[in-house]
Amino acid sequence: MSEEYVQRTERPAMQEWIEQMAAHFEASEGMPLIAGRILAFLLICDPPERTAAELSYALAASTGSISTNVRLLMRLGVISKSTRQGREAALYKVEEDRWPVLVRQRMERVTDLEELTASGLRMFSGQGERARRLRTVHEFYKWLAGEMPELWRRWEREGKPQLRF
Amino acid sequence: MSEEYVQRTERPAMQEWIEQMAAHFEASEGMPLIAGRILAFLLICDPPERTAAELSYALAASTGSISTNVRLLMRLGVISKSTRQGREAALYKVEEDRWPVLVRQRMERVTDLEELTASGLRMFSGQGERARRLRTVHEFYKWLAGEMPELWRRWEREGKPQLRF
DNA sequence: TTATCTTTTCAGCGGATACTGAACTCGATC
DNA sequence: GATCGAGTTCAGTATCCGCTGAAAAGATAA
Repeated sequence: MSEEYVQRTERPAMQEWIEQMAAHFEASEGMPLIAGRILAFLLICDPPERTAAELSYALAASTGSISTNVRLLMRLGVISKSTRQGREAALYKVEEDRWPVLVRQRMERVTDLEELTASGLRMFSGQGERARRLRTVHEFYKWLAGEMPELWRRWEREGKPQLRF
Repeated sequence: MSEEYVQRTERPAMQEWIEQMAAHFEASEGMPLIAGRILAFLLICDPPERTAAELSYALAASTGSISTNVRLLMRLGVISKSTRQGREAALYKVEEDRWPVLVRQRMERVTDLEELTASGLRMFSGQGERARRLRTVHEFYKWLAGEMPELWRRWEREGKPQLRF
């Protein structure tokens, strides 16, 4: 734990950017602030691989928090750990290619409602006003859920940057 | 506050369905449980319009909670209030047609990250490893944000159930 | 084994927030 | 004006959860 650890987060602008990223993930994914900070930091730090102790120092977070949140992010698949022989600490780095998968999963959680509305229709409906409201909502989710596979196919085919030479 | 209020939520199956809906909105939108319950109940209750007192009774929630959450849902535009002359209480009903708008807004909040990653690229990058990771993520969000308008146009044109005669 | 460094676990603290219940405001009727 | 019901506000409570710090566990080298 010495000077070579790089100043806390280099420049204030970088700190601020990291805080904004973390705030976004907290608000929009319910992710703990520290997890968001780790993610943001690993996206832009140089060199790209960092030990838990370095993260702890750079982000001013306890070792316990780093441990917890690093495992959360690994479970999501968005960072990875590489171990080294000897006493050396493991290195973490961001797996930026996994990002689309995460967003995809997040979006598909929304369309989970398709099932619930379907079961509701089975239970309460038949026809009539009662079913009408529920069916309106259900048909939207059904449509949206149907669009998802194509959307992600397009990402694979067209969106995803191809290898360029 | 008498018997004609309809039993708390008619049948246990209905209660359970409402709880599942509420749980979904809590987990996936961060919505208070009571707000989710109101929304679910108004989707399937018969008759479709209810007073605050009726909601309070049917969902076993305090008048204060109903007041707070009904206003939250109105702000989102997903329920509406109709007032009546005299001492009669206002009636609330679900605006099921607004549902797609809500989901859309939710999804577009995700693509807000496009701006943040763009500003990050401007600050830290140029070229090099550092920028590479960030650019990968940025390009995904850029692509996704670009897909959204078409997606919702398709909903308007093809998905949305047309008037049928 | 002992020593050293890394990582996880966990009790406890602090902050945030959903919910209640009661007081209060507002409107309408008499 | 006085009264009554509907609706809002708010202080207080309970609960949840992120975070810390310290202790325990794990891993490697001497």
